Amino acid sequence: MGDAVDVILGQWARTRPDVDVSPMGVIGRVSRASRLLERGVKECLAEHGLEAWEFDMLATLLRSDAASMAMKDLSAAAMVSPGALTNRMDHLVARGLVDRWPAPDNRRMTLVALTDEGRRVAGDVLERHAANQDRLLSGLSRADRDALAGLLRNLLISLGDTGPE
Amino acid sequence: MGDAVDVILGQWARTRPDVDVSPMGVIGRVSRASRLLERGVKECLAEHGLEAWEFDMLATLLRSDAASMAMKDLSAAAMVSPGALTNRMDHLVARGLVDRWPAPDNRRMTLVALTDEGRRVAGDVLERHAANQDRLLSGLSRADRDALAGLLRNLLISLGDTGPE
DNA sequence: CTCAAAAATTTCGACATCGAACGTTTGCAG
DNA sequence: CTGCAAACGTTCGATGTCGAAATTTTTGAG
Repeated sequence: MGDAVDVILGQWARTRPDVDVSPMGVIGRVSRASRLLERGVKECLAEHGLEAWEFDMLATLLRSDAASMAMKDLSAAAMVSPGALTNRMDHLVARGLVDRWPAPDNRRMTLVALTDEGRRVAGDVLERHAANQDRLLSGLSRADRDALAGLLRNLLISLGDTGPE
Repeated sequence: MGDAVDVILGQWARTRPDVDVSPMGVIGRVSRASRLLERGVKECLAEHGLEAWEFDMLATLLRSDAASMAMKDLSAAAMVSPGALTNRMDHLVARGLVDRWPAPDNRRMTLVALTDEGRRVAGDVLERHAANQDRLLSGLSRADRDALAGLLRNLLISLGDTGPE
């Protein structure tokens, strides 16, 4: 039994047997899995009136635990360009889910934080979101999930994705 | 030694110990790995004057082996909306890498195929691209790559990504 | 003290995407 | 035949993203 990537690898083997496309067996699957999982995540969040990127922002702020975050740090944490982040915050401030104000001690910086409403929404949706993620992985055993997470951790580390330090 | 996702899971454990966010250990890593790998792929392709989506199209046509493809099939194979595909083909036709003409037997359909130039470019870049993908995975042993590909295959199949049938 | 360089954010323009509406073409039911 | 619904591709409008230039504030050298 094969997946869509097996089909693609078969095509390459037939048309260009001289090229070693085996890395695509990993990278192609990571990419496809990411897109399909994101689709499943979006559907669930849409039922709660949130775009995926909106929840990303709320969740990042919710788990940060700090009273507020600088735009610069949010930008890095969410892997989003500074320009896009300004856009997102404009939107969330307008929706009343986030507060934004200049940092008192360094006025180059802008701080953001969840409003009470934002914290409530994020908390509510978080549980549904986690349950949905669990459902999306229901095809894998616990052991498989752990193994998969472990291998991906090694890959991420080798790519330099080790977080803040 | 941990990666960025370990940091995130730690934050959740601290702020919301009541929610089981373990699925994020898998899904978050798939998503992050996908973005980082795509970045690495983009860099390599940019050196050859191609956007990632341009190469996606050329490669899909190159490996299809058929003399031509219908837009409908390309759209499905590349996981791109029909509207976006029209856009992409406009661009590639203008660049002289792709030919496009109405199907003789069914005028609802439009057929596309690589030009000689398109085939040459795709073939040249393919080898560099494959080598670059191999480099991106150099942090994993062969055995790890196989294990990773196998687990992702199971995940993809459980998500219904089994290709054309 | 002053001015240039650096840091952080916002603004702006180009671009790509999606989904829905639309126009053809085809196939099928009656 | 005739007309209606489905299949395909393109167009259109709204949206989000990135990168670069511009803006404001801070820092540091001399």
